Amino acid sequence: MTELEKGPTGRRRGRGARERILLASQQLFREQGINRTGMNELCAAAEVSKRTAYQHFSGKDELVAEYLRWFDPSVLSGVFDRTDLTPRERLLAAFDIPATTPLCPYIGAAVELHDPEHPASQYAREYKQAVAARLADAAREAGAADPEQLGEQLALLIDGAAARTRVLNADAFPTAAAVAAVLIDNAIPATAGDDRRREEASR
Amino acid sequence: MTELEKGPTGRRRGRGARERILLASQQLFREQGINRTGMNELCAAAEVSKRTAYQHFSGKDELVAEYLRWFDPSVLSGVFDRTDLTPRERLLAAFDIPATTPLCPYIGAAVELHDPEHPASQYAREYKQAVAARLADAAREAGAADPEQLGEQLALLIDGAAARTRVLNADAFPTAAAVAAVLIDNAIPATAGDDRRREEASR
DNA sequence: CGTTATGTACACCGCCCTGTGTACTTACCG
DNA sequence: CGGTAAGTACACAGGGCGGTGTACATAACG
Repeated sequence: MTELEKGPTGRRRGRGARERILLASQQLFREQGINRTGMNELCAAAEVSKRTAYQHFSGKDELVAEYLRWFDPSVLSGVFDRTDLTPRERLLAAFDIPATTPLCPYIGAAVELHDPEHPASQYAREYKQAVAARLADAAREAGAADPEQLGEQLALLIDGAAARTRVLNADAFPTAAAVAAVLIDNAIPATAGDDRRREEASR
Repeated sequence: MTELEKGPTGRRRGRGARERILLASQQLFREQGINRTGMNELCAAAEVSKRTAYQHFSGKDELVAEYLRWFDPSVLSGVFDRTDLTPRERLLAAFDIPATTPLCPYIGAAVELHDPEHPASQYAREYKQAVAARLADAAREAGAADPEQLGEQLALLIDGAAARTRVLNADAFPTAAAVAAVLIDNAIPATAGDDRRREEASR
């Protein structure tokens, strides 16, 4: 709509039918869920003909998988590539994104599709493992005694906050961040020059 | 089938059409998800005519809500009413149930229905709050400094383990239990006569 | 006995869903 | 110019869904 200047009935010039589809997926899948969003509705929102959509994606299943692959960069790299933060701050920064980010579509997809073999479910699994691995990397960098364990624990906290936020309709990430702070302080042998304040569960 | 002795075409004598429906719901909703389980299939599994099902429940929505209400006792009271355990052990016992219990249908329902106003979603919310409250009770009994906070934190760990187990297809409750142990030891002023072993929660 | 409550069996409605078939239109590029 | 790639518009098939209507069968009770 913004800069795409379409001919009376002809194809859009703004270039990127595929992108508009994925963009609409992000919005609708989040707002309504995957199963409750039909292809008709989705194509209408993307301002794309249904025929075109099925030329870009073999079916809804593939579209869902691709839709998941699109969040990757914004969430994962956006947090971990901040060199301005100390390792400890970087670990805690993972609990600050939730307001911006759309409440973990990976869990939602895995639950809605309900098939561990579905491409999207497989990717969700890989993604979650990748996040845990990157958390473990940061934990190692921060000098944690058992980085893998801390990474897994922090990943669990993030997932718990996402799930609980969804069910309770109330932000659970502050609670998760408080727990994370305790875990981090307990796992790092007090060598860091960080501001380790001694409250056990500050919010 | 076991003891219900049905007439050739007549109604079952085993008494409890409603119960058979709810029982079949437990099985099918868990195995296939709510949205992917149709009423036809469900009634067939329950060995109940569709007409009867709609005389017991006004619709699928109500059935789903009632289905959630049926797990309550087994999960909630089964764990917290064990007087043979110390308060600390009782807090940790909440992380032992997962193999038996069906991986938190409350989260699944909230995600699948995707409508916070749906009766089942509302009940899921109430249930999650009730669990947190009972955890807080046990935490208070155990002498925690801030029981409400500890209860909320433990509840978050449980939800995180449930979600993560679902996505990764691997039991995440041990990890959650380890975190819980750290939190509990950190929150209780070391007055209890419990077996507080000094592993990672050193200080 | 007859009545009433409960249940079966099964066809059927209307709706929405994913996905395709057909015919037409436009931009681009050699 | 002509061809090709990309897209539109729209109908429609095929299937599953939630839910209902109809006619019949049985058990329990007075």
